[in-house]
Amino acid sequence: MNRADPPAILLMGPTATGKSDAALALAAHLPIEIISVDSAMIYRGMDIGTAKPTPAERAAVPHHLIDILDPAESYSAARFREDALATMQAITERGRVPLLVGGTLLYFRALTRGLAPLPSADAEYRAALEREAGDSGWPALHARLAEIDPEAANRVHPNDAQRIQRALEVHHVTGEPMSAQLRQAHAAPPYRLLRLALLPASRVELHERIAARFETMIDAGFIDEVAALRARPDLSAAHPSMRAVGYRQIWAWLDGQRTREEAIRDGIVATRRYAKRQMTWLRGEQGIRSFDAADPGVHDRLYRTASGWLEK
RNA sequence: GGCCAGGUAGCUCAGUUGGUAGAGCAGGGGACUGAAAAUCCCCGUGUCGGCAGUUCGAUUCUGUCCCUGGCCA
Repeated sequence: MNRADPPAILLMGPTATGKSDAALALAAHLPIEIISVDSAMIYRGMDIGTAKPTPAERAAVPHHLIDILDPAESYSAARFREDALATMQAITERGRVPLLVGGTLLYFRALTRGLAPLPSADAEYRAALEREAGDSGWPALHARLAEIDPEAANRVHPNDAQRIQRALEVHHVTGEPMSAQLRQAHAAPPYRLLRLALLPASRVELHERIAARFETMIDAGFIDEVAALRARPDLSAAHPSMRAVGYRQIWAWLDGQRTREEAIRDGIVATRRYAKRQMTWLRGEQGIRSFDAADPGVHDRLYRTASGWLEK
């Protein structure tokens, strides 16, 4: 990034801190278009459980990267990066400023730090590994990884099926160890970035907001939304979309594995843990300007920070 | 009021033949490169209800008081 690069604003934060509202407030006073940075809002038909902006809100301000996939499909951080960069360029060409808002911190990182040129997923090979793991267990595959890529094996725990699978996959497709390829140059995006974060006043307050919001979703028809998705013959609980927080727990209740009460409690617990992981990511981010989500004047503070920065 | 059963971690409980205690859940911390709202790793001191007695030593035994639940009045 250099002085001549166009501006873009990032707004990060854990779930239930009011990021979407803050983004709309900023867009009301600045020439902004919103890009969603959210691995669940990309799916059509997943509206209530993802707290997706309403049609009215989306009509008032352009929102991008929402409803771009069917829940039977899967997405990736790499596709997000491509989609986001293309969208940012289009917004910039319109003379407007991209505002990237969301809670999928891996996507933010993929965008701001770039990704190594690794191959995309190979469904067939993954299925083969899955079958093999069923017979001999993931630690056995981890042992094989240790032979072809000791560095990756060292970083990945023998129980971490997903990462063992990916490291083996990258080696299978490219013939090279993944850890060597990860050292290749990453490209930062050609934008000057303002990094904003909305953080909860306290963990207790965050937990209260999460519980209240989940109950509100239930009242708004979240269960019917999941039931409709579950009724589709081409969707299963194993699809990435259906493993999203809330959807997974309600699906388990509809399957009869949990009571309604347990499913709601599980959903709230899963949301809290999700928020905790988001907080861990955020602590590691550099150059962030943080704002207290519970501050009544937070929208105004965000606006002053953003407008001042844009004038520079 | 009487009898019985309980009062141990935020919750549900186990346990200590007397040497101050541990599971599950919840919670906390961390990792993170094409599934990421995913996946995985690590973390358990708490007046063992209060007070007193016995004892070298009591969360454990005894007494008493308080609280909760049940049954009987």
